[in-house]
Amino acid sequence: MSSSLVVATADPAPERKPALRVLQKGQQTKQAIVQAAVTLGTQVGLEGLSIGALAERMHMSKSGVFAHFGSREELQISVIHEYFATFEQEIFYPAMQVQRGLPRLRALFDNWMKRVAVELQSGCIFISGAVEFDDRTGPVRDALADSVQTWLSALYRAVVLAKGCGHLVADADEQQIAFEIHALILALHYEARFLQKPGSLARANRGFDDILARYGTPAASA
Amino acid sequence: MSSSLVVATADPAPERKPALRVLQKGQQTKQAIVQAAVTLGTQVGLEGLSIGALAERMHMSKSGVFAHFGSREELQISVIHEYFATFEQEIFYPAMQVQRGLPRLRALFDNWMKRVAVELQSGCIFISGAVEFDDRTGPVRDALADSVQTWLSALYRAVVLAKGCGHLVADADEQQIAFEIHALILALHYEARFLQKPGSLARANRGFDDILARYGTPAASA
DNA sequence: TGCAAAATAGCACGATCGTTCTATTTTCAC
DNA sequence: GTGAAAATAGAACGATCGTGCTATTTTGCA
Repeated sequence: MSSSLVVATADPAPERKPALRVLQKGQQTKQAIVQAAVTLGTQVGLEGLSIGALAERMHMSKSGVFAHFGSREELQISVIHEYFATFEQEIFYPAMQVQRGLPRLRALFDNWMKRVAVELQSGCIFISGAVEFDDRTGPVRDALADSVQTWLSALYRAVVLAKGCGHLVADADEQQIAFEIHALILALHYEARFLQKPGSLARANRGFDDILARYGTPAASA
Repeated sequence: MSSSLVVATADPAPERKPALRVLQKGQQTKQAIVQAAVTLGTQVGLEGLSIGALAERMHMSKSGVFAHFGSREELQISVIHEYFATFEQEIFYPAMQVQRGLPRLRALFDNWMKRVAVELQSGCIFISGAVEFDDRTGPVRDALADSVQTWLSALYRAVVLAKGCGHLVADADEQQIAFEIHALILALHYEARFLQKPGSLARANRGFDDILARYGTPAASA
């Protein structure tokens, strides 16, 4: 993104100063707006997110907020990317520090559960967004589907790795396992957040333990 | 609702004819409106359902449609009740014809899966509604939560019955089993409808078979 | 067949939405 | 400090929403 010398000299437009000037204030408030939009979006969904409500929360004018994005769709996409980034930060990266195989898979799930426990009060954009955009097309849907797909692929890779380490039995179906883990999270969201049924958190955890009990090898002592 | 004699004489207002007249045409078009509203609602959600769009589809005026319900909330509640009724008709009642225990539980799941396969093109109000109303209050949320709760209770009862018949092992946790079955359906919706991932239907079916393999008793030969 | 009541249409209202246009203010390199 | 560019505000637009009010049409019993 920034200025490697080689790339700079190769550029057709040789670095006009005003166009490339680094503008602190603008990007700074834009980032603040996106943060607020994520908070608001987790509560009301990407479709419920309105520029007016966002402006009020930011103590800004509608047009002041709007100018940073140029369209509502661009705002929604920014929210998706920001939400995905915190997802990586809180769940994925910490789990990558744990040793490969079953421990990492378990860390991935535990971090995910920790985040879901918070989202039971606020909401999850990946879940509400899936419902809002499941029969629509366009850049917002694409951004959302890409983010979710990336995350689920990371989960799938962790399962594959666990099997590769010999922590899961040889005939374990990695796609099936990833599917069932995803299923547990979705049911937890539904039953705890919407139906407010107690015991859901424990059931999701127990479901995960059952999966490991079914597919785990005796080498699960490391 | 209708005229038990005892109740009629106990009524303070003794049956004025015009008030109690049976009006065919009105209820008939109202029913047609609700049907169209369910079709529209499965696509755009209960919140996306607008009286204007519904009127256009019915070739009626907005106020003509509106007059049948008195408020949008009442329309949404009517949609929920109608949707629940078809749910009963297609899934619950047919399964009740099957003998108790594991066969009935399997019929319940199979019928559910059959319906979901259709909903992969249209959508499910119980799933989209849960996302739209999970942090709201009011009569619409209550109607929705009641319907879902009723349906999930029916599923739970089928599991309890299966265990009572000796078709499931004695230490089987019925709530856990119901939770995991629900989870499979939700993941199927998510991965097939939103992500359009192939093989999801088979994974949901396999997940159910795995549950039965885990908790089923040898008495599963009947 | 007439007539009250029900069903429907037409219109208008206030509110909210995303967006555009034009000031005005603020920022920041020189 | 000055001045250009960026950031923000303010007002207005067309559209859509739910809803209320007032005709007008349609229904269905007498």
